[in-house]
Amino acid sequence: MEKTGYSKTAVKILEASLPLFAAHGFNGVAMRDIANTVGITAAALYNHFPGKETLYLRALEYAFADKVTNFADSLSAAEGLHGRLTCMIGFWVETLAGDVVLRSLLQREMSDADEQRLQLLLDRLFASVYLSSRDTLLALAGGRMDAHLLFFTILGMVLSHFQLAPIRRRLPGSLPAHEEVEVITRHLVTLLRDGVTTTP
Amino acid sequence: MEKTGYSKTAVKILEASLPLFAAHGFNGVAMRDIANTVGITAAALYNHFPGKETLYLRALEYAFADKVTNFADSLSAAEGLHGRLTCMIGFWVETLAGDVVLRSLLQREMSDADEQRLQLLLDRLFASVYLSSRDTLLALAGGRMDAHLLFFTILGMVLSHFQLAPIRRRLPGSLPAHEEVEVITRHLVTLLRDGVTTTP
DNA sequence: GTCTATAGCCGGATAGAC
DNA sequence: GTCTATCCGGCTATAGAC
Repeated sequence: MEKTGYSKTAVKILEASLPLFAAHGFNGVAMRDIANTVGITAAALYNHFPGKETLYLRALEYAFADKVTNFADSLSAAEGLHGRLTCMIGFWVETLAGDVVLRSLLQREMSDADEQRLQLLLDRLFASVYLSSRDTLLALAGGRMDAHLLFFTILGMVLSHFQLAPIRRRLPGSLPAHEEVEVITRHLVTLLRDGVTTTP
Repeated sequence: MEKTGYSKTAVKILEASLPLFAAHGFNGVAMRDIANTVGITAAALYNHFPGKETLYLRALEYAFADKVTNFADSLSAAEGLHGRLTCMIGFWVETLAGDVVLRSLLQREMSDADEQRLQLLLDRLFASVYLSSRDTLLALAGGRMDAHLLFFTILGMVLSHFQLAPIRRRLPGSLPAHEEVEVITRHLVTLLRDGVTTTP
């Protein structure tokens, strides 16, 4: 129930365009494709958005809206090393695992984003989560490790798991269990807690 | 000094196209762009490659050729937990840090690769490194952690560091030192060894 | 606000001279 | 093996009727 200021058709256009942009990228989607999905003609799109570039930017904004609600609260409520790590890992796993569109857009933007779109990602997703996590990470590992790098290492561990999944699946040792979010979360939390060492 | 079977011009075309494809993606590069970079016309490209799709595939093959020489030897020569982790992390850091083109292509392929191109990445880069690493990881952490997942977690930690760098740089706490490969390698090895815990 | 029609451009690919 | 010239299809965007 958000106040976006978009007309009903404009929202339909944004929601229709997002899976297309996610799957094929900006250059891989034609205005006709979006229009067909909505059920109108390409010309009608220009009544709602001035051009393709703007439509893409609005779609990105729309996709990344309201993704970080109450992360800060959950994190400050979590107790102990294990609880806080699980909270941080869990946030990213849940944000990324369920939403293929968000994940693909994010992945594409990491290759292609210009200054403006990077700023959008920062404002809508990364900045607030980073600021919430940083103090926790400093407290947990500040003595031994760089908290700034650590935040991105944690994010990267989760993100890359999804990115690399198509490659991982094709290598020996892959199991159906490796797709489950609980298994992945537990794997990452265990690694962050104690490292790989068999004998501590 | 490799035997590729390509004429001198064909090699020039491949080498000219790679930075373009890396920077702008398949759809973002015109045959005319490649031709201009080489210094010939677009029509002349078709004397060397039957079409754009094939040219892209050959360019990918070319980019990923000979990237894993003697990793297996280095790994088996490494001694101790620390030495082996450093070897594995170091391989990926070195492979990815120095080569922006390879990194961008890899990143784009992880979004867009079809069956054929995924197989190419597996054959040229991932399969052999994975097989060399797996036994080591099993021996190091087999009792506590899933070696299959662990391989991709390690790869992902390195890869995502470069991917996320544009975002990381814009957040408070970023330092010039965070760009240095030694700093990154040490950070990751420390984390993998012992986890984040301040008090072991 | 949507349609049809179309302008104007660009991209991949081909023909044929040299 | 490279060139010039060109075809043809697809793309964004606009004009104007309804």
